[in-house]
This record gives sequence, structure tokens and C-alpha cells, in this order.
Amino acid sequence: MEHTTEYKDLINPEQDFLPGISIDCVIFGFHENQLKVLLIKFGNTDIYSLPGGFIYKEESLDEAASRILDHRTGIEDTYLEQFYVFGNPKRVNPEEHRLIMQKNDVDLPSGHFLFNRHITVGYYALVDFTKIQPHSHLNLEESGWFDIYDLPETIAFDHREILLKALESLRLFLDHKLAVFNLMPETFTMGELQSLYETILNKKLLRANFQRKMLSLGILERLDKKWGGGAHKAPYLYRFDSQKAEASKLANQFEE
Amino acid sequence: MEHTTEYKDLINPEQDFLPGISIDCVIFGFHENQLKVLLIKFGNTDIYSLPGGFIYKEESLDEAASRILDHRTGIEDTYLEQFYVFGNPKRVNPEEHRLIMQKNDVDLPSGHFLFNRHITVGYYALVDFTKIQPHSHLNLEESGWFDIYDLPETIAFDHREILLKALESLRLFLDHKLAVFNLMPETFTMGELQSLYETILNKKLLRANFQRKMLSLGILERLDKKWGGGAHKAPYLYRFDSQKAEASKLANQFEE
DNA sequence: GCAAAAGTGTTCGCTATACACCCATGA
DNA sequence: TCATGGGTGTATAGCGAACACTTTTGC
Repeated sequence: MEHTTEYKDLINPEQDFLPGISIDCVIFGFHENQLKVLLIKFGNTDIYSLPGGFIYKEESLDEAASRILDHRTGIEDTYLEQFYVFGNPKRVNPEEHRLIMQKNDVDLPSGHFLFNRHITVGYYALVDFTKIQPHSHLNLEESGWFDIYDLPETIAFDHREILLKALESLRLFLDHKLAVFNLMPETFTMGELQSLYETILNKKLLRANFQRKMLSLGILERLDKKWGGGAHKAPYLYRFDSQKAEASKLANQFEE
Repeated sequence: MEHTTEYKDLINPEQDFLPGISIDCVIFGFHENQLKVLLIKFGNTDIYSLPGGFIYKEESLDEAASRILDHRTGIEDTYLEQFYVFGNPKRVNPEEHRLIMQKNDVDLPSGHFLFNRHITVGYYALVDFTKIQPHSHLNLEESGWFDIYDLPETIAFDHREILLKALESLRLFLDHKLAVFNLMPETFTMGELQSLYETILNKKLLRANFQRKMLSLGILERLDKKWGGGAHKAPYLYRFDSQKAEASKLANQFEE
């Protein structure tokens, strides 16, 4: 899908989109020992928001979320899951919204569709940070990745709440789903994987026990390759083995 | 809120309700060792559905769900929680819906609002079966409680899927939340509680271990009263102690 | 006394936790 | 050689699974 400017898209959406419903995506990535989230900056402001969009009249919620993600990041076929619906009638302040649009020379009347109450479905995506090419489909000049523990001060609407709820969901499912490996590159060391877990949970784990636990899941392939990195023993590289994971799912009680 | 017939309410809902969004409630109860769910029967058919409704333009999703539950069962202030959003564009067959309405002498045109695509937010409620007074607010003549493992054959739309997803959510949170006690009466024996767990999980548990596990949670008050029931030792009665539960939540990592 | 359900005790094995030890490497 | 990070070993505690034993009650 070709990229067109965001604001134009939004002026007359009611012709194609379901009214009153939107989708907001919390896109997680992991880079330099930080759990990152992708935020969009509104032009001519210091206000950030989650990348979101609307639902075409003939597509499912999951399809819409997937399309929005693709449109914003160029990523297809990644892990994407609904986690909560936000339906507070005051979750978006219409005046705040209108002022933001005005600063981008889009002057819509107060009663415009865009400022009506919207219920939003929260999706979180877990993406391989190394595979994102900024500036590909997305106009990332004004946007970017933020450390989840060091977010910008001004986040629009209820998007900070949505973001924190996504993090909470991620933590809850960390030990129940294998989706977390979508945040890692193709190959990784055990230390890097542990760092991801520690960052998500925001607490230290014991190295020896973490290693045993991960290996005991039987879903990692040890690549026997090594690495000439720093002043220490070379770690093994591992790869997430989706076949082993499939077998493990059947044997145990992993979800989906 | 006064009860009015369902069908009348639905003819011109667009004046007051949010368009394109509905709520469906999976109301769980426990009675005679069965996990029950409340289903509504459409008049002049053998088709059942979940009790549902729409959202007023000024209320939140949670408020709407609570209102719908109250309207249908007369129950207020019970445990109610969103569990999933169903957004498949073909989740409701408009013709099926129209035929059902016709059988109740409500002949709406094909393009009527009611037959438009709706996204529905699933809520599950856990209610104390002994506190429900049938025929109070609800016209239960045509409706009633069904064993979750013995549902009617014909369930409208995607409501069977919604129901099963609710059961799945209930199972997942069984050991993480204390909400399950909302399904029990004020006082109960350990055997009754175990029976509830066994029914939800659909598997047998070991009596001795279940007892220890429950007591070790530190959330049950032993009432020392006994009971003259059958040809066996009299069991203790227990009561769920919400104060102890609150303290336990702080000490451990229970949610909400 | 016997069957049935309830309460308690005990053993076994697994897992989490904590820490100890050795290995490999670059400065 | 020393600091750093990586890999493995081990002792302990706690919990869950499984089963045994005792208690209470109605028939």
C-alpha cells in the first residue's frame, strides 16, 4: 500500500470505515537492552501517540490491525494480538484532538466525525527490531522508538494508559506464550534473551537458573557457532526452533 | 429499570446507542455441580443467544455491561469483566437475524440498522446462582440456565464461539484471580468449592491437595459450624473473607 | 459394622532459588 | 593476571502429586 499523508486520510473516513471504532497498536521492539515502543509524533507539536487506524467495512479486526501495522512499519506476518478494549466516553478530549489537527492546517468543524466518541481496540505487536527499516513505508522523520521506561512527557489521549495495559498483558503472558521470541533477532545469545526477560519484567533474574529454564523448554536450537565479541568466554548462539515449539505446545499446555 | 419487551427496544436503537458496537454477556452460575450459563430464547424459535445489548452514547463499556446485566438478571455489583472482542465481519448472518425477528412479528427492512455489521465486546459475569430470582426483572419464561457442557443445539450467530472463549478465559484466570468465589454462595463446604473447580477445569482434582492449596491461600474463614447432611462426617463451612483476600493480594501478585 | 465423605499425615519427585566453581578471552 | 561474561554443578526449600490413614455419620 502506498503511503499517503496521515491527515488527509482522516478527513473523510466515514465513507469507508466503520464508525465509532478505532484500533491502536502498541508495537514493541527490543534494542540495546531496552524495550522500545513505536510512537508517532504529531506535526508541529511535542505530542506523541500510538499508531492507529480505522477498520474497513469488509475486514475483520485482526485484518485491520495487520494492515495498519504493515502500513506503519512495512512489517507483515508478525505477532499481533488484541489485548483490551478501551471504551471510556471521555478517553479522547475532542478539543485536544482538534487543536492538534489545526496545528497541521487541517481545520475541521467541532462536530466532525473524527471528534466523535470512539471505542478503540488495543493490539500489541512484537517485532524484530533489526528487521524494521525506518523510512520505508512510514514517515518516521517525526516518529520513533522510545524506551518503555522513558516515554515522552506528552502522550495524547489515553494512549499512555493503553501502553501500560499492553505492557501488563505482555508480562502476564510471558511464561504462557512463546510469542516473546518474536522480539528477538534470528539468532541470539542466552544473555541477550535473559536481558529481554529482565527488561520486560523490570527485575533481575539469576543467570544460571534462567539458562536451565529456557533450555528445559526444548524450543531452542544451539547453533554451536560462537562469537568473537568481548573480553570473556564466547557464548553460544541460539535460534528459536518453531518445530520444536510446536511439539512442545502439543505436549504441554501452551496457548495458541 | 423497567422491563420492556426486547424486540421493541431494538427497532430504533440508533437514536440513543453507539452504532456498530454491541455487548454480549456470558453469565456464569454454579448449581447442582454444573457450571451454568444464562441463555435467552428467541420467541417462536428454538434458537438461543447470549443476553446482550447496546451502549448509550454517554456511558462507558463497563457501565453498559453492568446495566445490561442488571436489566437481564436484577443483579447489581457483581463480578463483570471484559474478555475479548469479536470483530469478524461475517460473525452475524443478517438473514438469520431478520428471520428470527420476523417470527416475532417484527418485520424490519433488509437494510435496517440492526442488521448492519456489529462488533461485539464479550463480558463474563460470575454470579451467585442462589441470589438470582428468576422472573424478577427478566422475562425468563423463554430463557434459562444451561449446563455449559450440555448446551442447546441451535445457538444464534457466533455466540457459541463467544461462550467457549469465555470459558477459556475463566480457566486461564482461575489460579490468578480470586473472582471465582463470586460463583459460590455466602458459605460453602470445601467439597462444593472443589466441585466448582473440577467443573470449570473439566477434570478431577485430588481432594487432599485441593484442601491444602485453598487453605494455604489464607483467604477462607472457617466457620466452625457444621452440618447434618448425609451419611458421613460433617464438613466445615467456609466463607470467603474479602479482607484476608485483600491482604493476600498485597502480599502476593494477584491481579486487580 | 459398613459405606461414604471429610480431615489430616507422609512420601516422593520436581522445580525454583541461591550460590559456588570453572572456563575463555581481551586488555 | 585480572576483570568480565559464559557455562555448569550442587545444596536446599517448597510445592504438587499420589496415596494412606483416621474420623464422623446414617443406614
